[in-house]
Amino acid sequence: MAHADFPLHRPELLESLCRGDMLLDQAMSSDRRRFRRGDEIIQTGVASDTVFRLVSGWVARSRVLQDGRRSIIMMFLPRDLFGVKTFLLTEQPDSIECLADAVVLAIKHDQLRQLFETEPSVALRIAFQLGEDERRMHNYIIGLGRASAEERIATMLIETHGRLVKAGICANGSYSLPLTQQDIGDLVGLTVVHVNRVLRRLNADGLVSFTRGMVQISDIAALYKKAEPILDAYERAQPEFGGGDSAPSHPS
Amino acid sequence: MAHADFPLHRPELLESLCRGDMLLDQAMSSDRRRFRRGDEIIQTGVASDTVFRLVSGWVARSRVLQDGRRSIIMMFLPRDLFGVKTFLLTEQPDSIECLADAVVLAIKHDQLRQLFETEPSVALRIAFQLGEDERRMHNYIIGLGRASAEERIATMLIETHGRLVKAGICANGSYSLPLTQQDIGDLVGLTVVHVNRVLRRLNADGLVSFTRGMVQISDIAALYKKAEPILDAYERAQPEFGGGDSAPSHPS
DNA sequence: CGTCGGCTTGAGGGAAATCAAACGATGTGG
DNA sequence: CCACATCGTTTGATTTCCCTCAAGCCGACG
Repeated sequence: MAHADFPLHRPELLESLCRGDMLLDQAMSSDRRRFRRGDEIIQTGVASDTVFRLVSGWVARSRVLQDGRRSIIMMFLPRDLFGVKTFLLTEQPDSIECLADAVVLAIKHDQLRQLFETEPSVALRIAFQLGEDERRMHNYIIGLGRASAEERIATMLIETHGRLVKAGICANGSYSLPLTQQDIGDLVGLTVVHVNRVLRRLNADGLVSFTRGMVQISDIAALYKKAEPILDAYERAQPEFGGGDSAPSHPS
Repeated sequence: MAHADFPLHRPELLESLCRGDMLLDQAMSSDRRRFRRGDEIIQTGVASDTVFRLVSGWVARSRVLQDGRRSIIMMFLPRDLFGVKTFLLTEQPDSIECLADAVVLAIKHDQLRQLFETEPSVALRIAFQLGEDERRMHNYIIGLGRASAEERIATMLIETHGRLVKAGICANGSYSLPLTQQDIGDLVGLTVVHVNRVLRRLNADGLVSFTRGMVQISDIAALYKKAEPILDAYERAQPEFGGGDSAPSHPS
């Protein structure tokens, strides 16, 4: 794994971070599990003693209210750790749900605790994950609280793109996003109907096409412009417009 | 400080948690600072090497977008730690702002790191803070994404009440909330005008009165009922209706 | 071939935003 | 002490963004 996977954060920690990442991978490699769309990896209200790492597929933290309203709190992408919160909370307020067939690695709490007591770099890797999750959540809160439907969807598409590029999964502005429009609505706080209309409009305007779980960003500059007010400094610093094929350049 | 301050989380950690809390207090007690409404304790885009603990007053994490839209990401209440994220991120995406005159304790990164390398209980206390922040943010995301204006405001009032009761600052359903209605709007993702209307309606219906920075919950059961769908299991488990004056009873 | 889940589109309604203005407190300077 | 400015609250009128309801469509699958 390249150093570039953890960009822009306190550079003096980078080496340790990568080491922790690797050690964690090793320690988890023996417990590999598969899930299918719809599976609950961690259930609401049930205690869990396991921490996971996504290898491939799509997994999200979500909650369904009594009256059926559903909310996707955050998406996990390959290489992300999830379920770390189970360390502190006995009862999980929300569930971790599989949105598209996924492969994950798993490790038990006690084993993990042992590991990071002897290996500070593993603790750092976990702290880094928590920090990233937190940063992203701050952005979601701002988006949900203050952004229009169009801004939310544009932001979601740009943010996902950026994360996938970092993870080395996406190249030329096109990526697989195997969510239903309902899922997207639950993620950005809109109804399916409205998600569809916005998506359709973006498509008509030649910015993005989204069909059959595939996103194709045609005009990333224009899409980026819509998302920009909602992005934070870290997301602005790295829009590798189109991925590895051309030299990344900083906007603004 | 009582054990009851960290309720409901993995009980086997409680003792260590309290110890960490106390040690942290000791270590920070030498650097005490004051801020006034409007001060920026941590500025957007500026590196910080300090972690804070709120003693009294009101402090929030907030961000202002280029076009002036403002968003309050989360509120800190007395005893909370904040600025922990500066450990990992060099550049702060948002600012920590003082909303009502506050007293805080401060500690430098290197000193804190030293402390929790020798004292695991301090690391635990910090992890606990991060976990609590995260849990609360999940709830905000759900509220912002899926709740009506009334639900958001009711939830905010109930949540704040619950936290203040836990901190021992609030007794009989009445507490000081020295925010402007604009602040509240930025916190729950509404405009001032609409916040005012909802507040007014809740008041007319005899649920809450909010005047001059004082909240008086008159009908906590009814208010709770409005907030309930948005609360998580932890917040539901501890509505000490009205505090010490009457026997606390569980709703529903 | 029929059913089902997800997408698409239209029509209409409603919750919250926007625009606008008045009001009340608080503070400040003449 | 009063005139005046400022800041926050309150209320009304109007607009708009998004939701709700409803129905048709398409592709996947048994």
